[in-house]
Amino acid sequence: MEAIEILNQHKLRVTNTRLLVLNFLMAQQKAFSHADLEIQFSKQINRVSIYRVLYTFLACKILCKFVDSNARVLYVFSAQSQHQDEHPHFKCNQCDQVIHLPQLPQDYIALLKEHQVEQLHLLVEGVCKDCLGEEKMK
Amino acid sequence: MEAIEILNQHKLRVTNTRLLVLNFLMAQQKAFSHADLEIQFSKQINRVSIYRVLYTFLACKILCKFVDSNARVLYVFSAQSQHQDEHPHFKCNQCDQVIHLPQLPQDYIALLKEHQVEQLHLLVEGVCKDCLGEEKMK
DNA sequence: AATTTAATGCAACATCATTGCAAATATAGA
DNA sequence: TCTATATTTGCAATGATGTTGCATTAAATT
Repeated sequence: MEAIEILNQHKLRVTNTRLLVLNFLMAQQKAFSHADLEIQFSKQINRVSIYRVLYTFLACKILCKFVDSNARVLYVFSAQSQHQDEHPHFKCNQCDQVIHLPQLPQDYIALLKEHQVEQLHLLVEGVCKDCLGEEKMK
Repeated sequence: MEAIEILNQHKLRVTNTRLLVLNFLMAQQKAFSHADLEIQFSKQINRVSIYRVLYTFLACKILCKFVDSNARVLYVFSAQSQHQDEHPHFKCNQCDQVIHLPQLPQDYIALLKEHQVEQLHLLVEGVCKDCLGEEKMK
């Protein structure tokens, strides 16, 4: 799907800023921080606008947001409506690729049955299949 | 165990600053951000010193550090050496109590077998047993 | 008590995030 | 296609958060 279609689908105005950011994020399965995007678009978009575009996309669930182990907030495109709620992510430490993971098994959550679970944030970091493959090639 | 013993055990100098912070954190099973502690000790300890005390305690594993869903870095006392490595936490949204959880089951991690898992960060948020109990009392 | 070594406070700075407002731009309707 | 309206953007200012260097103070060792 095209970026412009996605904006229309969510009844968002089609602006240059939004197209730039969305096309960029759609082009790769990587997660970016605000700082990353700020550098990427330093000549074209104001920092504050980037914050606002991210905020808007997040509200529409065009993007997923998660926090890495260094408390960096990362944004990644999520082929929309596919991932409704908060879900686990795998992030490759080498290529920064992000993979959306299935929910945790119920029997683990059942361990917590005395408590009422509201949210569950899981981030797995490591080396992805592709990068492992490349290492073997060498 | 007393705060002073813990400091000795880790060959850390026993200073007023460290005793204040450690006693405070040991007295309750809650997680605090740097900002929380800064407010708590605003009259007694310099902000920078709080950063440095936290850094030192973390290196000794006297504290656990984790990041919540709002990218706030939280510190919680951990009866030491009990929790060697990174492990999941449950944080109560009502009383802020933090409970240290067991590691994830291997069969979930096995799901990721194509990838090489290096770190795994899990934070569960919800309402703890105690707070649920109190609600029923009303 | 004197010496050595480490910790603290302070000031300055760097980074990251938010807000209000005026100017620019996208959309809807004539 | 032009105009009116509502939204988005850029800019400036501010606030929050985190880091560093250095002089001073305090803890441990002898």
